[in-house]
Amino acid sequence: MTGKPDLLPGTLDMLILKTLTRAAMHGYGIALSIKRFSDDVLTVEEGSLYPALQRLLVQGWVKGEWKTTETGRRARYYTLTAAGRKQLNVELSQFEQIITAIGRVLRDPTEA
Amino acid sequence: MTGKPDLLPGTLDMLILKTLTRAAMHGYGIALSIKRFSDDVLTVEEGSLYPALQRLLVQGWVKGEWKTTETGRRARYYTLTAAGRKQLNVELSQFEQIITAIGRVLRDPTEA
DNA sequence: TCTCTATCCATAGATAGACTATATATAGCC
DNA sequence: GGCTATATATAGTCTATCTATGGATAGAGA
Repeated sequence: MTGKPDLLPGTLDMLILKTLTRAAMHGYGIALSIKRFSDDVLTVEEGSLYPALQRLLVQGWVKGEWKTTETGRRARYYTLTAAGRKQLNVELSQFEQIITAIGRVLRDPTEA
Repeated sequence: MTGKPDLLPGTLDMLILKTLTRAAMHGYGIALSIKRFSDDVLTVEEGSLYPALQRLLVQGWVKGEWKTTETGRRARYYTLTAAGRKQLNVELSQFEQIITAIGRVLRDPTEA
């Protein structure tokens, strides 16, 4: 059962960075947020999420702090850095450009 | 220089199938068509194209015939099968669903 | 008390799909 | 004769995703 991916490969970093513009969050919260904002269409698996967060940390696009949640658990809260905000804008515009280009290929010239 | 991919991973099969709804084409022509329709934003590398066409052949979504081009070269012309047309519709609707979902995540609730 | 679900983190290994690089061959132009 | 464009194809690499697994704790319900 090699099911289809739960999201479009190449878009995860962008989704995480965007999510962190709303609020500082821990990993689990980021995954829930993406799932809910997307009406359950996009699911971020743990095996994708934590490696992605490591990448973002290494590249300096987010920073992480260990804190305690409201319910008394330990969790690592991530916040966007200035570089991360910049990177998000780069990825957003690249994404838009590619989606627009795909749209041109998919648009059937026979209609309209 | 590990540059970003020239297209969104996971969309190549869909782009090829869509391109073949316009006309039967050989591989090189498919790559040119996608490049031109996308205003040079999307580039299909040979190392991506030919393996993709093999996959599509194996799955029965396209069939191929060796013919001679107008300029006297040998080339393999691909046409969509009925199953391929069906598959294209499946991929189109999945793609639209995912893009819509990503749009919801990217949309900033503070605006509008 | 016991068990189950939800919350939280993280890594190892498999897989898929794209990439680079290379090989082959020919038509047409300068 | 050499360069570019046309045309196909494979080998090997890389990256990002997936599945599977491991750990730990809070809170609810039986």
